[in-house]
Amino acid sequence: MTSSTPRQGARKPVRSAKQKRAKATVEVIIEAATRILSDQGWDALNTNTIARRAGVSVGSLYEYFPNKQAILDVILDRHLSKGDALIAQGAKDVQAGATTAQDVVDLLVSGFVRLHSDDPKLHRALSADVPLSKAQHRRVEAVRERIIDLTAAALADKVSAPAMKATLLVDTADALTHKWLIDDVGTPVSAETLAQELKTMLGLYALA
Amino acid sequence: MTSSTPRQGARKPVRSAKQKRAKATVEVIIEAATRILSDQGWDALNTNTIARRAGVSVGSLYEYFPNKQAILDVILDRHLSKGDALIAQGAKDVQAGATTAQDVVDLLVSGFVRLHSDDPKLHRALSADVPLSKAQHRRVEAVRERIIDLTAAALADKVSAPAMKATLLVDTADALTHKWLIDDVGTPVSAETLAQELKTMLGLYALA
Amino acid sequence: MTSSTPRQGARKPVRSAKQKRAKATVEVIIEAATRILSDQGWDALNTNTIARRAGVSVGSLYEYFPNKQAILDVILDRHLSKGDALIAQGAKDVQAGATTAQDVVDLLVSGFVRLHSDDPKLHRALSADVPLSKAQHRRVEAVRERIIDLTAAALADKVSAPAMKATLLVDTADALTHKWLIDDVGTPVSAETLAQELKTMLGLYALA
Amino acid sequence: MTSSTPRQGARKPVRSAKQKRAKATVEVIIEAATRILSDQGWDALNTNTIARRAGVSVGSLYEYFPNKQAILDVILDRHLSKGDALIAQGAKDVQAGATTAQDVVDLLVSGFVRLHSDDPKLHRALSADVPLSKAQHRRVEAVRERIIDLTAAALADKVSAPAMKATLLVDTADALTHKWLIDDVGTPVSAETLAQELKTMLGLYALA
DNA sequence: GATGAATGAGCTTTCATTCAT
DNA sequence: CATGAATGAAAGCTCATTCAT
Repeated sequence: MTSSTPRQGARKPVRSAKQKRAKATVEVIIEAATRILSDQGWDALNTNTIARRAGVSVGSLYEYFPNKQAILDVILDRHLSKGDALIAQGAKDVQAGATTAQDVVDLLVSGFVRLHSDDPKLHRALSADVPLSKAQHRRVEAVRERIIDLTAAALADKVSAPAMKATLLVDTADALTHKWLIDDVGTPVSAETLAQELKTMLGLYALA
Repeated sequence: MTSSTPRQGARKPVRSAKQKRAKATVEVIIEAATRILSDQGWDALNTNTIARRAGVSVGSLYEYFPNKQAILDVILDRHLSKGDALIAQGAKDVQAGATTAQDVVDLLVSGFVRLHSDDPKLHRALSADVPLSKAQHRRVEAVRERIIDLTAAALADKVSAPAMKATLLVDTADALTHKWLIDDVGTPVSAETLAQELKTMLGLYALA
Repeated sequence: MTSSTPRQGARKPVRSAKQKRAKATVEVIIEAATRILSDQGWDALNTNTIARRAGVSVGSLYEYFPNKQAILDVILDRHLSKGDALIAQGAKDVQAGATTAQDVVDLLVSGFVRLHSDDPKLHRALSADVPLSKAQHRRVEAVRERIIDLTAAALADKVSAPAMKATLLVDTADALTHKWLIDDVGTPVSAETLAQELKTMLGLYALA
Repeated sequence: MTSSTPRQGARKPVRSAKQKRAKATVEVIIEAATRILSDQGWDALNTNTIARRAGVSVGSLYEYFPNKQAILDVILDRHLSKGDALIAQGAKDVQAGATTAQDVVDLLVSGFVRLHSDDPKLHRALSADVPLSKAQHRRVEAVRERIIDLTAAALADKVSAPAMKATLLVDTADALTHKWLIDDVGTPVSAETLAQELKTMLGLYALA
């Protein structure tokens, strides 16, 4: 009996195999969409192209996503959760070793540099090409606010008016690292030097 | 009817009359497109709608613009030249009365506040909705660089490393005023207060 | 002046020529849709087919109709207005020469026979194939009620309980003539004989 | 394990067990489709939805039905056999107690009222939404003719021209009860009153 | 047999652009 | 030149059906 009962044991694997296949399909669709987005931009992103590039049929795409927007939602979600991970890490780093306001600023800037260094082409497409929906804007905004709050908390016992300062610090760090690393603007010096300068500027302000 | 001198004598006035009419048509099209863009956004901007709102036919529209993109080019150009005008004015103001680096910073921030306060809905559409072409990005970039150069010049005899400082000052002033005035992010305090704070931050940095 | 001013005079014809062309296009689309509906049924009726059969592009179709349903609306409208015309004629005939309730019944049945004899294939498609919208059902219902009201009025001074009798008379006359002329049911005798019998039945009832 | 008689002895029970399961699956599919049809209408009826609601896979559905239409065939068949059952019962009732033509008429009308009162939502979907095939129309027609024949037989020794009268009586009873109970037309009085009036009208005619 | 992921033809609709008038 | 009717490629999405597991 024991050696010849493939049924009980086999049934679950079948289901999980199917689930694996389904998950793989979802994955391949998202990857295709992500690649198209970062390689060719928003205008080239349509359901037929995604399906073709993913090697599946449009029907399959709509099996897993209710509409085109939903694919973008997932891409954005993943993108933002990378940001979240960086925030969590940053918060830990701050707790572990930030003794001065300058330390907090340094970690903040470094965090944004790292964030914007990862997959910059996708980042550009997402922030310049794609027309985000209201809900998506809110999601992006929520992440921003979370970073500001954490920064304010980290500065609370170190500076005056931590909430306002956190707002400027975060918005500036985000905007400038984004500009230098994502937009391909011509900068007189290297991005690293600029980041250093940025730390200086924000450090001065934090302590003011 | 002076049938003897139809060419030389008649044509110029005719042409300029025609040119006047042509210019008026171009104008009316641009205005219609601009209004649609700022009222209803990029998605609502299509050539038929533009023509209808402008009170001309699509055929006429294509008489004056080779394609849809060309209309957008003009809108962007005008938008950017407003920036240019503000710059020119700012340069004058600086020459006239900026004795300290803080003065330059104050004028810079005030300039960007003014820039972003004018027709913010159009500004938002142009910077968030509309997918700019490479060439258009370059044009935006050129304006940025011009501002940076002028700022650097204004700071030249007042601070150290004026070029680098100008880059950070301009990018920060632009990014933050844009964020507060154009994107509707939730800010803890008023935009005016933030602008004041921004001047403080940038002033500190300029003098560092 | 009078003999050589083609402009003033010519401009209107141009516009009306265009309007004529537009109207012709609308007409050709409706005719194509109607023919498809009566020849091949609702399932074969799609916008591409309609456009092809009409000899126009889908784009033109959507120039004149906001969506597929709107085409059907027009077809139904025209169909119903034929019914309305028949009603108007019937009301006149009744006023002119119906002295007895049997006269009213005879005119009623004859009217429905005529109504259902005209373009029976379209009639069949419209009443069997096409899934009518709520609004369309209401329109059909409104025509029914108008006929009932007119019949009740015609019977008012001739029979007892004219409203109720009108309801039965109209619904019966409609249903049976429809069944015999539109649905291709096998009837033991000719439709004409059946109509005669129907008049007998309804006449008996009207006078009861 | 009786290895010597695997065929004859074992197979029959197995097959009938299988048949039982198969029948249950067919049943569950039909029920699901019927419920969807009467609850959400023809437009909501698609094979995937049916399978999901039935708790089986689409694959299984296609194991038991060659195509979507076949499911509808069964639903229609069952619907019609309810009509047949009512007819059989009616025929018995007529034999048992119909002594006059009016009795026959009364039973006929009551039968149609009962027929149309049972699951009117399904009835409506089947008669208004679903596009019946030619074959299905023929089946409906066959039932109609059977009722007419039975009615004619019941009237044979009571009235003149029983065949023709049966045609009008049946078609009228069907059409009017359908209209009042299935279509939601605005009627001046209750369906019961109308049914009574209908009996009066048909009784008059039957005896004419 | 049962499963349900995968398929893809086909549908409705949009809109930048053309061209006969 | 002006007009606006006409075009048709292309997009998003559905669903009856198939087939690998």
